[in-house]
Amino acid sequence: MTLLELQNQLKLQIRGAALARWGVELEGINAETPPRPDLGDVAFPVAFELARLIKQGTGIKVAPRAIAEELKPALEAPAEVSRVEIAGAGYINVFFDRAKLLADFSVSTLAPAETITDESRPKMMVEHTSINPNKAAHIGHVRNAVLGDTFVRILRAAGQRVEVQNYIDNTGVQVADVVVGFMDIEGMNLDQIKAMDQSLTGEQSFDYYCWDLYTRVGLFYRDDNPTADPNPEKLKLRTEVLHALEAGHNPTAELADYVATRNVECILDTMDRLDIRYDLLARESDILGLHFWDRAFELMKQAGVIRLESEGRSKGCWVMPFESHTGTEEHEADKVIVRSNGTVTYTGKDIAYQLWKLGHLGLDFNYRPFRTYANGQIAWTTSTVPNSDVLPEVPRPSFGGGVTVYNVIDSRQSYPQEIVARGVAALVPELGKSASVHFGYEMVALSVAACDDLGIDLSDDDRARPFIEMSGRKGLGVKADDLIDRLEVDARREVGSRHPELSPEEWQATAHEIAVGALRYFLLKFTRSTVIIFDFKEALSFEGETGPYCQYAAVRANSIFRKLDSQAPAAAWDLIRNAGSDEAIRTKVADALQGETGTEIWSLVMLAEKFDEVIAQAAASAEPANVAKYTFNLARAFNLFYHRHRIIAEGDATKKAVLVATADIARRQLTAALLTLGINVPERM
RNA sequence: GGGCCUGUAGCUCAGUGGAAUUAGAGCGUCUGUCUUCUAAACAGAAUGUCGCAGGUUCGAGUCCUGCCAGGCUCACCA
Repeated sequence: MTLLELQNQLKLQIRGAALARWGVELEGINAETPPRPDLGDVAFPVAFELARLIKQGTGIKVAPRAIAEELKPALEAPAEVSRVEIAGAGYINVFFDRAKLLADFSVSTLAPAETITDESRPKMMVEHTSINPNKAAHIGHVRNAVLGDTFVRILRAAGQRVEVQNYIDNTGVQVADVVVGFMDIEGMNLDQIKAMDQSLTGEQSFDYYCWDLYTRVGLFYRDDNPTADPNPEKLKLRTEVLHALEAGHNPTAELADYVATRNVECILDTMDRLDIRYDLLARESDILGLHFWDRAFELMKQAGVIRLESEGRSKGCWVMPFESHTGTEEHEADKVIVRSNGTVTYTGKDIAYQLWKLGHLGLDFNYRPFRTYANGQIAWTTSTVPNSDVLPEVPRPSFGGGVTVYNVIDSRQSYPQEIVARGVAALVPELGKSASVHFGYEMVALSVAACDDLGIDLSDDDRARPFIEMSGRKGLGVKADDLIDRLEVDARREVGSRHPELSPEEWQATAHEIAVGALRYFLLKFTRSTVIIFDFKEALSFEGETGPYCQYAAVRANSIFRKLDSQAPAAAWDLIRNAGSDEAIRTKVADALQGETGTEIWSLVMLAEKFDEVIAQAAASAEPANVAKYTFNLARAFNLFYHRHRIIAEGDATKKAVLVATADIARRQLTAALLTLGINVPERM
């Protein structure tokens, strides 16, 4: 029996008792952890709520304490419960049979988070990263990818089947701008770009080249004056490129496709460094090429979701009524979906794509493999070329048709996301708005100090602001690969001085794990609604509340088991399990878990066993920071345990068995928690 | 002006309506702990008008209302 199962059983007991005794149907029952472990293992404040419900139902006033007393027998029933105490005004504190439960935990080992592929299971869909493929990724993009990837891991740990998508906007303005840069600033054709790409060394990759070029394009439009308005003549170049991209099958589109694809490859390389991988790259050019929008347009017209305006400021446009902004009557807030010139807006395309994700468009993409990762996983890409033309066709999973779609997009996009969700809900009422979830989060910004550090000039106005927004257009940002490189250099220096016996390859591998741990944890410890004001000192730290701190705790735990006699762990668990049948052993195990010291050891076991519950809650609330905080607390509790108890040297066999079992549970759960955050535990550090 | 979000220690942040004397971490500051299973660690000290004012109830940092301060957003751009 796991802790979660036991808690659910206790809740069932309470629900049953409340129904039998007072005829009250309890909805959700809250289980709490008492403020101190000596007060009990789990507490239920349910008597207070029952008092209110009983009064509502019957008018009779019953004291919470009396209710708690009446619930007590039901909670004492399970074999895992040793006793129940009523405390304070009506708290029900439950104490577990620690010896029995510890034995149970040995068999309830956490199932490894396997990827579920059973196609009959409902599918969750998570779209994240979705970086415009015209430049290198910066730290803000990494927050998106790490949040999305971690949420995917959380859903999988919670037993869900998940498909991961990365949307590639390869026909938008941003790609067009870089194409303008190549053609009109650099004067390059496709062959010259390819040659340049080939000549790039490890120092500068294609996405870095584009990063710089992109900022030059911004200046080029403004005739090299950063504060001036763009020159309309030069903006025409962008418009021409955009038209060429939309039309397809021309040299400009071919050039743009090369540029976008190379940037996608670079960005995927960056994300792969952080153990972030994708099932499908959905490309905008294929959404256009396969006429997804035309189908969606028909559906929307048929359903009466949009209407053609015959007068007013939106005359000639197809709009979707959207009445949430009722502040001023002069501007109705209807959202234009099709412009008066007949072209579709971004929102319109997004509705079509969202319909496909939910399996309600009635059209599908074609697919081909894009890359194979080192672990054998294949990232597919959408295509306009029929699958049957790609012979022999590789077996592929079925894409799309999600039950719930999570779009990981920063909260600046919450307005358009709301419109997409409403549009889809209006078209397919049986789905409802809950099928489309905007997984929003605040941006990563730069502090004034960080800008100084990066050598960025700021205006006095900017200096007065609480933070500086990053901007790809202005080249303002911390590039992801730069930061990872810097973390790896720092970690490698540290590992090198601590473990001179290791080989350079081992240094590098360990430094890499530590760098990933530091970066991922740094981005995950903040809740989604917090703006991260990027600070080099904090991001580069390996001490305190950091990923490496958590990794270190697991490394220390593993080191105990490396040095322990090889038979010891199995022997320890045998002894703990025998406590079930042998009364003498049982008493000794129970003793080891009693008193101040025993309770402290037991509290680590309890915390470790809460992992399932934390995962369930993080999946329901879509808040990866919960798992990060939990992981840190577990690591902290383990470090304290490690400091207080000498496990290998422990002389008493029973005590030693309890310590070994506790350390085993802690390291197993800590490793699982870290893995859910996408952080691996190195051999040594 | 409308919508969404934020305001908790010197700094950066956690905190599902719950505790009988104490609102928590990390960083920073001060003081201790390596001949030990790894000191990337552990222990202790100092630091708080939980933005302000009302309300709801057995109980409010948490819920409601109003106010103050800050951020994002509200195109036929993408």
